[in-house]
Amino acid sequence: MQYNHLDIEKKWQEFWAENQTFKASNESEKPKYYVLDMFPYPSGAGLHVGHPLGYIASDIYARYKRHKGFNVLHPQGYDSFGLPAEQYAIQTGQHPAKTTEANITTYRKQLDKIGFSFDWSREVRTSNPEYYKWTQWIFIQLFNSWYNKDSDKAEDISVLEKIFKKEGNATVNAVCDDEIKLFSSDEWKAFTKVEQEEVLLQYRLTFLSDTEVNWCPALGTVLANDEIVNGVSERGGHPVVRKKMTQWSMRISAYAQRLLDGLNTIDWPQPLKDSQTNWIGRSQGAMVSFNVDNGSEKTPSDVKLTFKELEALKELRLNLSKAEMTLWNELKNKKGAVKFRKKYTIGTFLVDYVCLAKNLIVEFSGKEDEVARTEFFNNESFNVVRFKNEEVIENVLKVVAAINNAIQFPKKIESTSVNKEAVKDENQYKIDVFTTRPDTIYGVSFMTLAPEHELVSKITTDAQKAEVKAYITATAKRSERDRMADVKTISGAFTGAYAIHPFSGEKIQIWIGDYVLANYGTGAVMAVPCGDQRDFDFAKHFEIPIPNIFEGVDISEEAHTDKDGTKIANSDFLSGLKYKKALKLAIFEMEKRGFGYGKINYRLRDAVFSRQRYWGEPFPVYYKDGMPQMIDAKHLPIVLPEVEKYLPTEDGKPPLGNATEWAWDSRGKKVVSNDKLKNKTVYPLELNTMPGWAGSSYYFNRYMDPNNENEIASKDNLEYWENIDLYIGGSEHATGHLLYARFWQKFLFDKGIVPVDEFAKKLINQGMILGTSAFVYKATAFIQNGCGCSDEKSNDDVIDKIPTVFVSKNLFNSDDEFEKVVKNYLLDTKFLNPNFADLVMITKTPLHSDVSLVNASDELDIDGFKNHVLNADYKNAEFILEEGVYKVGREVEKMSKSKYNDVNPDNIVADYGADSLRLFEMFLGPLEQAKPWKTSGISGVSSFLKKLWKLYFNGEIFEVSDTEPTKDELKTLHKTIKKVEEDIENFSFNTSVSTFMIAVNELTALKCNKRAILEPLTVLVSPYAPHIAEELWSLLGYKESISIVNFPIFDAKHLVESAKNYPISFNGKMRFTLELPLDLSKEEIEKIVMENEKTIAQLDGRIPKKVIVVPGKIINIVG
RNA sequence: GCUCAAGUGGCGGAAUUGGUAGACGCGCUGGAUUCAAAAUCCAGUUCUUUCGAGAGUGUGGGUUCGAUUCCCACCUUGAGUACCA
Repeated sequence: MQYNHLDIEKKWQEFWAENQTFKASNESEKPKYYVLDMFPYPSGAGLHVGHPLGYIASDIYARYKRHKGFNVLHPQGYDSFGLPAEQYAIQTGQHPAKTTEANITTYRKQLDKIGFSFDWSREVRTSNPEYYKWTQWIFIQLFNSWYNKDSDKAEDISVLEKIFKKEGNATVNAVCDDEIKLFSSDEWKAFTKVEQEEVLLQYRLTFLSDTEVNWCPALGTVLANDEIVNGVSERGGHPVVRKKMTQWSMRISAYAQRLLDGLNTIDWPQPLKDSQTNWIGRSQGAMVSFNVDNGSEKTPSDVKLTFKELEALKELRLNLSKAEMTLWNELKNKKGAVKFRKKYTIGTFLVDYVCLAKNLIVEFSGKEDEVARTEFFNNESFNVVRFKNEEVIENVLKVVAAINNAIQFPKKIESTSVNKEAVKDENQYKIDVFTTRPDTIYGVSFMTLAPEHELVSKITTDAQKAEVKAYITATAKRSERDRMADVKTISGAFTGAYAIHPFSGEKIQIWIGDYVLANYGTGAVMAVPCGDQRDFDFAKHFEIPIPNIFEGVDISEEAHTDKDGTKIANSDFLSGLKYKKALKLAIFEMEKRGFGYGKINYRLRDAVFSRQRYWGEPFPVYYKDGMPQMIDAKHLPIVLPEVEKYLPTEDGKPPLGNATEWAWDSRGKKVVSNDKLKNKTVYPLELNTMPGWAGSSYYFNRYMDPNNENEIASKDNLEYWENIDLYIGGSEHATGHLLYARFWQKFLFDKGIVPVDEFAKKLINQGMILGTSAFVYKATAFIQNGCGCSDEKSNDDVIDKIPTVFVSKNLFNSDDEFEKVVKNYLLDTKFLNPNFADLVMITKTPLHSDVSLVNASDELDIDGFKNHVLNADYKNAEFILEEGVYKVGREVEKMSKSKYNDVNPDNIVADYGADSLRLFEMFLGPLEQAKPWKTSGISGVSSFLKKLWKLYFNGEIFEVSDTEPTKDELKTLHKTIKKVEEDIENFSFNTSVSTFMIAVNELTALKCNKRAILEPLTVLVSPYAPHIAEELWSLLGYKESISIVNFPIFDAKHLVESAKNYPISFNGKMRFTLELPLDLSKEEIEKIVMENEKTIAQLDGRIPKKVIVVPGKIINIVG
């Protein structure tokens, strides 16, 4: 019987659908295994053969795990909100829901044809209200949470409110907006409701903020960076401006460190982890304050300790008394502005604890020089509180409360001498900088501010005003893109102002320059030209001094950026130290003297969560007195309203501004018509929608219980399925989806909603499938200029007679040869009159040909080409052939419609079958690698399936024998079991396809049709080629699906050999082989080999220096 | 620039606790079958060669009895990322 893929595949796809073969149960005795593909967006273009690659791999793994006795969850769904559907809606007026639905239908049909073992009963779509109800719900949870740095997790906002009520915000250690005002509990209570909400919004994990966006007035939308080309919109070429817009943001920065740490616990590809690490961008350094020179004399503080004294201090810090320890345990967790340090020197005094930011010293009483201490500390503007040992031991909490109080309500210090700080007047400005190299602080010779820095206008001297202003205007004109792209041009302006070097007290120039970015760090840098190339270039350009602070390093040509192995010089107390020690000591000194502190900075910025689009999740938010209010979760989902047009409104509001039914009735608890907005209890709803990543940041959890109406998923299901065991998808999601999803997972974990804080244990990036484009070479004829011909018309005639000509690829190696070939052809065929031959010039134009017109030998189907819809112009073209055929050129490019190298899986499935497609996609090469597609290669796997089929048949009759298998047959089988199992575990699917081919070739040669061999073989093949396996399985007499039959068990005894075909090498080069029994000793082997005539011939009389015998492996004769 | 990955026949690729380089497939060559073609089957297919053999895994070194595999330097390609202080 012939193997008929069409009938077989249809039959089993229907069988699986009817029997719900792959429906996963939430309860099972079996261990669980969760395999997931990254959420597909159902685009209108449908699938090309590159798309299913990852799905096939994950499907093989899922099917394998079922054979291995796991309860497998392998769902699929659609990330169905998105821009393309909205774009299409704007162009055609069709509702995006409709086109999305149609796209999904096509998509599903295509997927079904490939025979995936998806549990479709769990399908989710992000654009379904039943689904986005939970997206909205998570948003509300984020709104109702803040990040407590002390407990290092998200907590409910009510906890924060309680703290505010009790003690104000001074002691709160939270991730929040910059520059939060301090308030006491009384002040909090005195705030109006709106004021309180404003404050809380600064702490919430999702919050409103003014964000700079690329606004395109003509399109009425915000554009992503890559939608802008040369300062204008990619579509339409309209101007784009930077504009501040109030938008929802997510405080992902709160999770920066945990997102970084979590990477160590998951098995993801290193490049992906690297790019996340890079994106989070942790840098360790110091915040340093530079005072701007205001003319008053100021001497640098000269109190410092030697390195030796510091080491001694370190020792002291480790040996605390019991009371000291008790109090330290309470104080050490305070971070940020209320961070305490223990055993610290202030002047020449050693204090027990100090909070530098709040100028508070905490000491144990009973020190001999208490009066002198107090006086000195007060002079240095420190408050001092003292406690007795017993107080701490008896009730440490009471002591801590007193300390908190002292922080919040500092006593006014009555100084006994002139307070240095008193000279501070309103002209005293400070410039804060973040640096990763505090060790190089003595190399600072100038400072650079971003042109947008707020201090620029305040400190610029009158003399420099004009220049600075001109520079700022010039930079403002340059787009951020321009500024980033142009690295070569060095530009800047001197402000005329000077800063005071905090250590040396020297005056240093303050410049502005657009190489400093306003929105990174503090928008200012301390420039160390000898240690940073950009600072170096800047200093060279503007002739600013470049002090060298590196021992024995030449910096005349370029900056010295290495840190390891270099000693610091010319740096006062840092001189002679290496990077690490200098860094620590510099930070230590800064903290002691109070103008700097060690800090960890992250590049990761909070994520903007608003989109001015229609086709996205609406926010469950309305506005009362301008403040956002969450709609109670029990009224969700808030369903996307209908609109007439999908464009922004005329006054620039997002598309939802077009909705007429888009107001919240706070009494009726429902969405009502905008007409009712006059009513006191009806409020406007949010007009923005959520971004694409909202719905895809938790869908993997929803699959665990997709139809639950009361919870995101039940606790039981979440605990049973836990997280994804294997996640497969493209590397383009490295920093978008995969970072945001990890953030949400950690948040949901903090809130106790999900049981684990990483959502995917193992992740694999499948490589792209590239297209193998086919090129035909068109000849274009034209008349040479300046030929001196009088009659132009006759020249036109000459050209008109010449048809379009295509030249086969191997007929030319150069453009000159090409021209010659074409001319000769035209002369031979009389298309060209020899008299005009010299007038005509020929040029070559390579054109993409549809790859479906080319066969495996690169030969073009000429008739097919002429009649192809795209080639109407070439109906009468001539083809210059080589050996009777037209050969095309080949090149590997990205697969796309525009290059005519895209291949639709539907055609492959129709011609060769889904099993062939699956095998071939795996056979192409390693899963993770990019590889070109060439349809011709599929005949190899296709004939493999035919050969496999034939093993079970004798002519037209299905015939399987029950006789005992031979040794060789068992050896083939078990070799195959071993290799296939190893390959699947290692995700090396390409090699197992080869293994199957070898097995079938061997069994065919052995004429094996034994049930004992073929049955296990069927199971082995089943994950890869499930349709043919099911068919053969049923022919073997089984009624149940093959999908949960146990995987064959490997037995090593069938692979034991008694002899080995030894390779005999001379100086490492294999010259011949020799079959020898495996039970020989080294000496016996050596003897036999040395006596062999081939060995003697090889040696040609030489005496070997050494003979290496590795039994069972190799023999190497040296000499 | 930086980070990462990868360089093996005409092509996709295989082989690494260091032990026969080129498995398997495509393509190609020859043969069988056929009126012919498709399909199928058989044999061959890294290069050079004086047919003895020799060379060979991006290039140049090194370690080793032995290197595609380990180390160093360089070249090329691809991916990501960037005035990140």
